[in-house]
Amino acid sequence: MSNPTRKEREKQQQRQHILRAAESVFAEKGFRGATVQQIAERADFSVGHIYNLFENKEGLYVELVNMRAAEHLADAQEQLAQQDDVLAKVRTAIEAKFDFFRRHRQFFSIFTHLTADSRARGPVFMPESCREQYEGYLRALADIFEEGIRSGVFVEADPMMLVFCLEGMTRSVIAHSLYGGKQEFAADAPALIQRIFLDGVLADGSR
Amino acid sequence: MSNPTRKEREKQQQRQHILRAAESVFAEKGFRGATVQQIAERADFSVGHIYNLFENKEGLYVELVNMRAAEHLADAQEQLAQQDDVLAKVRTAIEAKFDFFRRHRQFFSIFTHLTADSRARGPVFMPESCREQYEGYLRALADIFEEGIRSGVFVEADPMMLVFCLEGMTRSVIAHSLYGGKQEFAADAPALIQRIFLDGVLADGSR
Amino acid sequence: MSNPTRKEREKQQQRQHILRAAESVFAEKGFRGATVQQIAERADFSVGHIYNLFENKEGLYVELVNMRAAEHLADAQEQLAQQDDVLAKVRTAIEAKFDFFRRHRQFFSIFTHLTADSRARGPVFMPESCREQYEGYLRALADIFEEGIRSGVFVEADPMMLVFCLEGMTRSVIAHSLYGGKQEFAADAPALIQRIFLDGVLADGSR
Amino acid sequence: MSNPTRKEREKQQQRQHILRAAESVFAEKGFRGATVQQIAERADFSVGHIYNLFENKEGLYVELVNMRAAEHLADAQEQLAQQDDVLAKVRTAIEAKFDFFRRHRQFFSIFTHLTADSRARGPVFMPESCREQYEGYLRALADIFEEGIRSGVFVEADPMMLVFCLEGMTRSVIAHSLYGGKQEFAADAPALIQRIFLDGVLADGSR
DNA sequence: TATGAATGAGGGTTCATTCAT
DNA sequence: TATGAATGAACCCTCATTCAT
Repeated sequence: MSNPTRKEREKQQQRQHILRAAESVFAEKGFRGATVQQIAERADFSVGHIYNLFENKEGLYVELVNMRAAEHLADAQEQLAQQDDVLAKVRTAIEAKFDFFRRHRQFFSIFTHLTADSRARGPVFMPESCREQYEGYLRALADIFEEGIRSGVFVEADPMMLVFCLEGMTRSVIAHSLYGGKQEFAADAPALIQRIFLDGVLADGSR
Repeated sequence: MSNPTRKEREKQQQRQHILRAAESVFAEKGFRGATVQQIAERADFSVGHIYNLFENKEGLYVELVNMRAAEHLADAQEQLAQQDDVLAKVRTAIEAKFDFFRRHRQFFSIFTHLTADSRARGPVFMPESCREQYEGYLRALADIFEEGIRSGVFVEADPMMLVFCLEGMTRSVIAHSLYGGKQEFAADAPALIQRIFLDGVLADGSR
Repeated sequence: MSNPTRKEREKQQQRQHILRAAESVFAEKGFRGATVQQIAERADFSVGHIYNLFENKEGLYVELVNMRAAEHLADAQEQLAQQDDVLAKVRTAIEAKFDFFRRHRQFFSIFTHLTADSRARGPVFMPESCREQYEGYLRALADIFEEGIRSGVFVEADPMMLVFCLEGMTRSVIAHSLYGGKQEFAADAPALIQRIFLDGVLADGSR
Repeated sequence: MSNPTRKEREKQQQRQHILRAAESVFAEKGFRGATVQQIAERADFSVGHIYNLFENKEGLYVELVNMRAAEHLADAQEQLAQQDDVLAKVRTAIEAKFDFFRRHRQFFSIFTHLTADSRARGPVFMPESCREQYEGYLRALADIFEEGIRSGVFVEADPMMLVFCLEGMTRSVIAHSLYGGKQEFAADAPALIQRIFLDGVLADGSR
């Protein structure tokens, strides 16, 4: 009987369970507003057991953020790798982001606060490891734009600026899809963003 | 003798002074991270006096947010009113937003967290009165787009979606201008956003 | 009206009051066993106010220990300075110690645990500043013995060893006077210690 | 088949093993500072098993203290029984104490705190059973002094006072031998104590 | 028998808020 | 009016103890 493995596996499951509980509490209340007590209750464990499995509240938070960030970026990387065309890559990046937050709505709130300001230890702090991941992701996007500019697909502009524009658009639209709660997460939003971002809002006659 | 008036005026000046102190502390630490003590110190008043002039910490915060929101929206309304042309209005809205946050950098952090999620009482909560103002502003922008669409200047799309796209872009670019700290608040950023938003990122040859 | 002075004086009185309350609690329960809550209750203040006046539990403890140690050593130094004769100095040192702990019985328990083992952060830790004071005191005593040995008053021996012997005797006798609670702190104890320590326990006929 | 006996023997060995682990942890951290977890780790048993073999943390502590106290006193009694002469008995008592703590250095720290104050439930509490043993030992020493006084070997004095003096001297010197860590537990310390205690510190010419 | 996962009461500390001056 | 001393509820975290396996 693979006893140590079974124990270990169960422990990991509990950790995942608690991380999900924490995610929902952090999403609702933010890092400071969330209490370990609330997380414990939502996970249906005692406070003490949270501390058996995690260093402390901050460790729990950091692990959660890193996990989701890694997940998001792994998703994106994988899907981007399947595209050769620069345009297709941009479309894919947009789709991937919508996909991810469709699956992790609660994390969106955490993520938004996290990246609202990336200075150290502000209202919400971004773990260093997460910042690195996130900046890697932004740089990867910038590289795509740079290539596109060189090859004449995109207009001349600071590639990182284009990244910021695109990121801002998607984030804003996702936010309102999520909280507006109209139709279930506007299915056509990614397509709209692509259109706007690529072609602009001017009608053909106005150019 | 206009004594009560003088008293009242002085009181209002103190309130303004404290609101500015609170703004800088809230910007640095967030609502929960800021302490009334810190605000009092920065305003050079006693804690007790803060409570003489404001209901409580939350009241202070709500008033601050409402004040700046009103300011922002008044600015925008005024400038928009001076433009007839739909395109000029959009350009003006972009400029006005940059202008505003150039003058109120500290509020940007507060504002960003505030609008990250506009649900009730999240990590950072948006006062109801502020939400109304903000939504009024968004609707005003949407009206501009609607008019532009009707008159054939803009492509066919949900006007509110266009608003979200534009808002997201500006916010994201402002954030990175503010925190990136490269050149002093990239002067050409508004122009870039106008270009991208209006014309898209595709080079002419790619259309 | 010397307002700042009055405030300051009252604050110092409160600190003293709390230090005395802490002394009695620490004496009864030890550092770890004492709770800030208990100290607050005994001082008739709220827990919060303890933290207004002291850094934290440890700061309170350290300050208390340093204060009493300084007091003890100041007493001793002063009285020793008034004696020229080496023998008189030894007698004075003994008397001074008894005097001090007669006045500060509660501190005796703290002191004993403190000096039971002088290693770092053991069961009970001695603040660095206190250790320095205490070692200074021991060295002062050793100097007296050294002088006495040179001048032929005392037998040849490691002066510090003599200090340890004397200190041990007095501490032990004080402990039993204090806790035995027979007559009120055996008035003849110092005299007995002087006799034993100076002349030994052997009857004249036995030498 | 002596199965129950074998089981029982093994159980006793485990208890001894755990008691020794506990001794070292209690010596380092004190009763309150030591955790059952640390003891379990040092004993290489699980926490649960500690609770199978001992009532609880306090029971473990009490048993440890009683065991060592009994050992110490048994040693002393045995060695004292081999001496007829009153003086030899005193010398033997001193030697026995040094011997004991040379072999049980870790227990010295526990013992010192234990006897620092022998009132109920102080910082470190002395189990009732241990107090009885200890007081028996002190009374035995007092009896020796009483006999010596009657037979004219010792000066007239309260015998128990002499016991306290002697005990204090030895404890203090042992403490500094142990913690000072100069030469390995000053071999000549017992002889010095005998000399001082019996003859006093005055040089012959000074009497 | 032996384990260690799970619990929860309790301790140190912070901070919004009050109120006597 | 303006102060800041004083309060105590609430939070994070630890650890003795239990119990299912």
